[in-house]
Amino acid sequence: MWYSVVYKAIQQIPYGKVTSYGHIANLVGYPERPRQVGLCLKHLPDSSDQPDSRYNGDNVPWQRVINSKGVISNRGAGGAARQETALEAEGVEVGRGALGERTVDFGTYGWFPDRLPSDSDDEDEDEDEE
DNA sequence: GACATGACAAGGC
DNA sequence: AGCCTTGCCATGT
Repeated sequence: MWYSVVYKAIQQIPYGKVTSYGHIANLVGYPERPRQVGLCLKHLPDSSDQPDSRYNGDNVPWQRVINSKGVISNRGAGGAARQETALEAEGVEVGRGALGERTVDFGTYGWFPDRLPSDSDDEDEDEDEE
């Protein structure tokens, strides 16, 4: 499924690095669909909610995915704060915008490869793609 | 099954 | 340079 590809792409993000939704969309082959990338994270099951799911908030570093402005989206549930904590735990310096938004310096922690490092090679995982 | 929504991004004004 | 509109496709009601 499309989501699975996105999750895999996100899992390619190295520790202590962050990238944008748009770039993820680019890596998965759908540069015109950054929204769906965000949806993936939104629909991302919690490790405690869907422990049987291959992809959940426990094995997918959704925290390393922020918007193109380098700002952590404010989903209104204080989730941004949780994301900030997760990022700082990885050594990522999370700053504060004028409005109090959590910002990350792409110039320092930005991760923008031309393509998925592991996608170019053979992935012998039990994926259920096309 | 159809309509509305959604953690975004880019173009236009 | 900033704000508003459009594009997108899977998930949910």
